Amino acid sequence: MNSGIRVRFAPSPTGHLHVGGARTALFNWLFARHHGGAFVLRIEDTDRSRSTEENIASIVDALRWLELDWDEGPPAPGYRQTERFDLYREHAARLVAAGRAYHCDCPPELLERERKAVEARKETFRYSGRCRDRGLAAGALRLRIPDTGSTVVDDLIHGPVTFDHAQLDDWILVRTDGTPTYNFCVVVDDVTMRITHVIRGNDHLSNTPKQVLCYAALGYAVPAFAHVSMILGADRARLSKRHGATSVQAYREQGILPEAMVNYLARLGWSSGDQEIFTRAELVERFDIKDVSSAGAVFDQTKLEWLSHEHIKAADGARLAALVRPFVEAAGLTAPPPARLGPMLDTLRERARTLRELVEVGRFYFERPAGYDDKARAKLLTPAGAERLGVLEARLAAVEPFAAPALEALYRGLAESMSLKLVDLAQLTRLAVTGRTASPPLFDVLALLGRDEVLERLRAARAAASSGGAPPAGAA
RNA sequence: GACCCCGUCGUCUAGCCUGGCCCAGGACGCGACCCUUUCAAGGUCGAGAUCGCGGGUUCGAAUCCCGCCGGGGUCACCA
Repeated sequence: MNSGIRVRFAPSPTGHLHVGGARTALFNWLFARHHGGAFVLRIEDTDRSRSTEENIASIVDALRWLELDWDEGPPAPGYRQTERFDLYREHAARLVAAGRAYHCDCPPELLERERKAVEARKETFRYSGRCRDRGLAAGALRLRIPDTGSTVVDDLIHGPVTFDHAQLDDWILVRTDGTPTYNFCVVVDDVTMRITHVIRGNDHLSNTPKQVLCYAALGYAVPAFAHVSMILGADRARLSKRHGATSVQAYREQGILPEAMVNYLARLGWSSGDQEIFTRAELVERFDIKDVSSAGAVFDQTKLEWLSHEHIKAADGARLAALVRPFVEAAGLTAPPPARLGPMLDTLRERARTLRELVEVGRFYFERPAGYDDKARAKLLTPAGAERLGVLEARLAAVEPFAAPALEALYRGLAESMSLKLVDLAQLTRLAVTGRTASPPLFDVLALLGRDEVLERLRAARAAASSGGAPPAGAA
């Protein structure tokens, strides 16, 4: 557990945890766990106006839901940028003392004018360097960038990426008001937290040479970088709200299993042979940053749901019961105790892709049918149907034991003696008991519901049939 | 606009470094059939990619080289 490898996830708490952020966090976590390193959580809250406590809580909550545990970070102190200003100030002073940074008093209006002029000529804006050698003692602080040469970012995913210094300019480290800028904070934080591998979104690749030059100016070793591609919407543009749900929280509310979310996010842009379904342990074992794709990936809700389905099918019964309970309650229903809920879920799991669907498809376990499927009611809840229900009630009242095999034998025998097909009696019963034409295997459902409840529902259906198929009286 | 990244079935991807096993493999989705008390699940089969485009190198290129096109990202005293 002490490989010396240290990675971090550094979200800014300006909103909920986005799936792109979650994937970045996951890759960092997997990298740390695979190599026996440390995973650090740091909150980039220098933007006080947009950072809120609620957002921090929400991000922490989402990470916990995904079970991406951190070895260092909140609630311990010192992992928020707003708590680290002394560090930034100290490093800024060091750069000034070493002559690697200088103060600049160019008024924003001047800079803006220069920028406009340059844009008019369709060129890239670079700070003129007007204050470079003026030896000012106050004002914004800029990093002195070499005029010539280039910086190579050796990216673990993209390979070496070269940036010409002529493209870079003397960027601002500290603003006139004394507050440090994002790029400077990141460098100082990463060095002081002894981060060895910076795994982050592709959108930071262009800023990396600036940061690398800052490490060098500070005399620190440069960490390894890995820039993960972005998650895209169906139109191949960066995934955003207009594409639909983007926050991890939203998927949680949909009833996607956390392990499915983790599995999906990992497979989005990473692969290991032809394997699609991974447990958390397999992911940790197989993960290699070199297998992460450099191309952007379109988020596919359908495949996420398929994976959720697979994980629901494979989930431990007790765990699944615990996960689904809140969803049963959210639907205004009451779940039976674990001993009964477990077997019910076993009949439901291969029929639902999400926890929400699990409740929907098994609704009849938690309440009596509030009505009957229209078409089926017209077809089955007829005078003839009522008669058959009467026969079924009588036989069901006496069958022993009230278990699936005995029930099936009863139905098969009855169908034969009435010269009907099994399906005729089964669908009638299914409609009476669940209100629908589709359900888990009927005899399992009957056994799980219990004799009294089944007889009650058959009687209600018979009453509905006699009265022309109206909804059952006194339904749930 | 400049710079940087990316470009294999609709989607996620394998293969690309170390050319031939690839007239391109797997998965999701889609279609058909089988199984079946319903719905699912499961099984089998199938449609679906001239490997962004154009040149070149080579006996041979998805794989190597050059050019182009398309998409995305970054260019702030925002993060």
